[in-house]
This record gives sequence, structure tokens and C-alpha cells, in this order.
Amino acid sequence: MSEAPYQVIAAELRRRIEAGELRPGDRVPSTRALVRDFGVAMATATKALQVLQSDRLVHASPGVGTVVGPPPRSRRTTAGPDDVPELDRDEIVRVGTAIADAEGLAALSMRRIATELGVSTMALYRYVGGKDALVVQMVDAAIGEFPLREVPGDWRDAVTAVARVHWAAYRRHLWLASAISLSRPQLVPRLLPHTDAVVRALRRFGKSATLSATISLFAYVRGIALVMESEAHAEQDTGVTADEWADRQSDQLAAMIAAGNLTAFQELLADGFDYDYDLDQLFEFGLAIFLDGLAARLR
Amino acid sequence: MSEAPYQVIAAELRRRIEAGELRPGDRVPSTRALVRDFGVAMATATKALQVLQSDRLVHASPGVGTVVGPPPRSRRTTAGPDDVPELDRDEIVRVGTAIADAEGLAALSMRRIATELGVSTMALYRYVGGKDALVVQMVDAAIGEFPLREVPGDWRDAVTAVARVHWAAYRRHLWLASAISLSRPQLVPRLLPHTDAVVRALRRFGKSATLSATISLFAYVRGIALVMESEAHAEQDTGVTADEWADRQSDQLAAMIAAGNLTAFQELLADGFDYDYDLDQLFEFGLAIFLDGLAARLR
DNA sequence: GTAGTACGCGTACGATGTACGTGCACTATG
DNA sequence: CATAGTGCACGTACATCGTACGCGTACTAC
Repeated sequence: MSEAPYQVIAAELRRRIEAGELRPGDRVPSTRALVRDFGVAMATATKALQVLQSDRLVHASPGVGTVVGPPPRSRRTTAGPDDVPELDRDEIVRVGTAIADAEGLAALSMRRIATELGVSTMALYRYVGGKDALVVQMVDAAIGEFPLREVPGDWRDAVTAVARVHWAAYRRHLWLASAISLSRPQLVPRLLPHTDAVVRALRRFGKSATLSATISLFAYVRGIALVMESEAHAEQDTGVTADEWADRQSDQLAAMIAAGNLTAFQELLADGFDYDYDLDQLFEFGLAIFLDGLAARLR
Repeated sequence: MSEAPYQVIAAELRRRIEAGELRPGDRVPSTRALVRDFGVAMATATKALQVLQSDRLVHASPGVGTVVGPPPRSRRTTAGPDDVPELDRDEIVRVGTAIADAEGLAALSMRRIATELGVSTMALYRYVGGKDALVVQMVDAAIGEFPLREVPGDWRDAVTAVARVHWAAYRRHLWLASAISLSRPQLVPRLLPHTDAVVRALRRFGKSATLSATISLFAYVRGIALVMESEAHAEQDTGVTADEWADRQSDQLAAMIAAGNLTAFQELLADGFDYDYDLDQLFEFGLAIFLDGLAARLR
């Protein structure tokens, strides 16, 4: 009476284990190895191992192999109503955004996200293509938080409104400025309406100028946002604000100014002039200048 | 988390000094003594003493020992003609810049630099504080390549000249835009004359406006430079130019435009309008707008 | 009962920056 | 001159990263 192939294999493995050839912690041959060695198909080998598993002689560890010894813990309840927050792309993007908001893009890692979600690292890769793709998604989601409401009819008001919305987004997500791409619009679908609104407001300038002005505007806003970002990071890394830092280094700066004969700079900083580093004001100032310049072109 | 051995030792010695157990002129335990007493290796003991030395709590006298008290004089020995500068900071900065120019900041690694110099990785750390410090040096050196010659007397010409010099620097070193810090001027000494020139040209606007306008200007130039950088990298990574990419994705873009009812955008791109993505022109355009806006303020 | 296939994801690899520890050259002293 | 003791130069090793690879499982078809 010939036994079924999977039972033959199971018996052979059982013999090796009981003979001590395979000891607890050792890995029994994988299904693929059994396929090769015994000339059987995959599921046959699988079945053989399953026999041993149901005898609690071995247990299977996905990614590791089937190792000798009883299962350590049966934690995975697999079934169940999944009352735990389900993992999906939006959830990953949300957690990634939270990390980047709090600690900057540099602190964003796939492992970190996985840990915070209580999930294995590689599980993330089912929902996002990779880290770069995730960041692009994050950018799109961040922009999407600031949709355009009604855009004013006046061109200047319209441009101002869009620029302020952008500024608000940069302010809310400091990492956004260094992650966004202005030259590949398809990647950030939710940015398109903003571009459209600016183009619409500026179209009287003629096609070429309209596009140039639009890009210039966005480049400027991002430029200021990057100042804000690097400032914030420097502050977080060193625990020193810009003002404190300026105070601390003022001697050194003064020396350099003196050495370079930088009289205008010196004059500006003299008299205890205290420039309050208000980036909101700075943003509005530059925006107004830019729009004044555009307005001058209409005359 | 327990501190590193050398820090433990340093703390202990510091305690003894501050408690008066060791007084100025006394000799602290030699490295060998520390090796015996603390059961550590020689260099660990050395490091511990170095910590105290950098705090100016003690100073080392070769052949005598390390004695309590500040160093009497820092007499730069520097003997030796050093006629063969095999490795020095400038050389490291030069190689690092070459790598970043060719392949971007992301390709810059300490190992890479060391390999290209035919030197061990850690040897670099004798000349530069670390990668961040190296990048700062690179930024300074890059700016230093573009010193200001004569700055025109007219304020508008002067600002234009400085902005163009910056633009040239960004053009030459694509990584520069994302590495430069505009908010911590001391780190980039050779940037100060540029700032000074702009401040001088704009001082008639009043102190606060002068500073705002200066920062806005630099932020704008960097903003455009970043567009150029990301464009160049995207091109290098994917092997696809912006135009080719636009062509390839035009259907997708058109679909998104249609879906969002982005009529102005659509109109702009219609008629086979071919915007030649000339960033030099773009830069000049935005600069002129900005200066027009400033000029309008003078009236 | 056996075989083939699709799929989720754990392990491990090749990078990175650099802290830490070591061996050796050299100096001042006796 | 001998030598104790210093400080310099730098190799090793670690913690961390993104993600390719290939495992075990579940399912369908025969």
C-alpha cells in the first residue's frame, strides 16, 4: 500500500526531526526545496508541511520558512470585523503628512509610518509605489486642503487670493515648499485649478507673458516659503530662534561686515534696528511689489 | 541610555575640578592612568581629556601632562613647509562641488568624495566638520566664484547686476539653490557683499522696506533657480525633457483640464501654443516686473 | 488529490553619515 | 639618549534608510 506523496514527505521530515537531524529553530526545507528534491508540485510540498504543522511539530513563519518547534503565539486573528482602522492609501498619506508637519521631510521614513500605523513596513508598498510616490501624494493632498473658493473678478484680487491660498498651504505644511514640483503639473492634479485661476486673471498680458508671470508668481511664493521652512528647521534643530541666533553671532557678523567694508549693511543693522522677522508681512510685501510691477505693464 | 565611556570619564574629572579636588596647576590623571583606572582604551581616555580641553578647563602640555587651567597661549606651531598639499579643505570642497554639479546633491556622499580623492572616508573629517558643514563650504565657495565687480550707481542697474550674478551662480551650480540658506548669512560670508550691494541700492525705501525687498528679491531668484534644478534633475533621472514629457502626457493633462473645467488653462495651451521653456527669459521677466513694482513705489 | 498561479509582506541587502576606538609618531623631560 | 606620555590620523562598526527578493498562503483548475 503506497502512501500519498505528501504523506511520504511528511513522514520523512518527521523522521529527521525526531532523529535530531533537524532541531528546534532549524528550518525545514521550503516548499520549493521539496519541489526540487522530491519531484513534486508546490502544493504537495505545502500539504506535507501542513501535516506537520497541524501536529504542532513545526510552525510556518512567512518570510522565514517553516521552522521546527511549536508556534510561538497565534496572534493573527485574520478574520474579524476589522474594527481597527483599515489600512489604505489615504491613511498612509495622512500619517506621512503628520510626521512631515511635525518633524520635517527628513524625518519621514517608510518604517516610521509603518510603525505608527502598527503595520509592517512592506505592507505600505501595496498602497503606495514607494517613498517618492508617497511624497507626491502628500503634496497633492496638502494642496487639496486648500481648494479655491470663489475667485474675485478683478485680476489683481484674483492673483492675490490664489497666492494667499498657496501661502496658507506652505504655512500649514512647512515641508510642502521643498517637495512640490512646479514644472510637472500632472503630478499634482489639485494644483491645476490654482494655475488656471492665475492664468485666467493674467491672460490679458498675452500668452507668453501670462505663462511667465504665472510661473514667476508661484516661484516667488515658494521662494519665501523655503525661507520659512529653513528657518523653522534651523530653529528646531538647534533650539535657537533667528533672533537669538542673530544676537549670539552678532559679533562675528559685525566683524565680517567691518572686514568687508559693507557700509550699507552696517548702517541697516545699526541703531539697534530690530527687524521683526515676520514672514507673513514679507510675503505680502513682495506680492504687492510684484503686482504693482504687473499693473505698471498695463499702462 | 548610558553615556559613552569617554563622557563618563570627562564628567567625573570635571566634577573633581569643580569640587576643588584638582586645582589650577595640578595635573589631571594621564591617559595611561585613566586607562588603568577606568579600564578603557587609550584613545578613549584621550578623548575624555579632549572634551575638557575644548571647554578650556584644562590644557595639555606634551611631555608634562594635562594640567588644570586655561591654555597659556595657542602658539600655532604649523612648522613644515607643507609643499605638497595632498589633501585639504579646498580640495574636498572642489571634489564635492564637481560631484554635485554633475549628479546633484543627492549623489554627494562622504564615501564618494573619499574614493575620488583616493583617501579613506574618515580622513575627510579632519578637514570638514561633517557633510552639512561641507555643503555650507561648498555654497560659500560657489558664491565666491561670482564676486561682484563694479556695481552700477543707479539703484535699478545695481539690483539687476547682483540678481544676474546670483542667477549665473545658480545656473552654474544647479544644486546651489536648494543648499543655500538665506536666513543665516554668517554661514556664507561671501554672500554678504551681494546683500550689502542690494541693501545699498535699495536703502532709499526705508529700513524695513529695504530689508523686505532684499529678501524678496533673493527669494525670487532662488525660486526660479529651483524650478530649473528640479527640471534638470527630472530630465536627468527620466531621460525625458520637459517638452517631450509634456507631449507624452498631454492627453492626460487635457483630460484633467477638461474634467476640472479649466478653460483659461485650456485656452492657453490651445492652438499648438509652444512655450519655449527658457528659464533665462523667465528670470529676466520676473526680475523686470519686480523692479517695475519697486520703481512704482518711488513715485 | 495534484498542479499552477496571484498575491501580501517579512527578510535582508547595499547604501548612508559619523561616533567611537585604536595604533603610532612625536615631543619634552630627566 | 631613553622614555613616558601625548595627540593625531583614520579604520571599524553601528544605526538608519529605501526597497528588491523570494517566501508561504490562498485560490482555481484539472
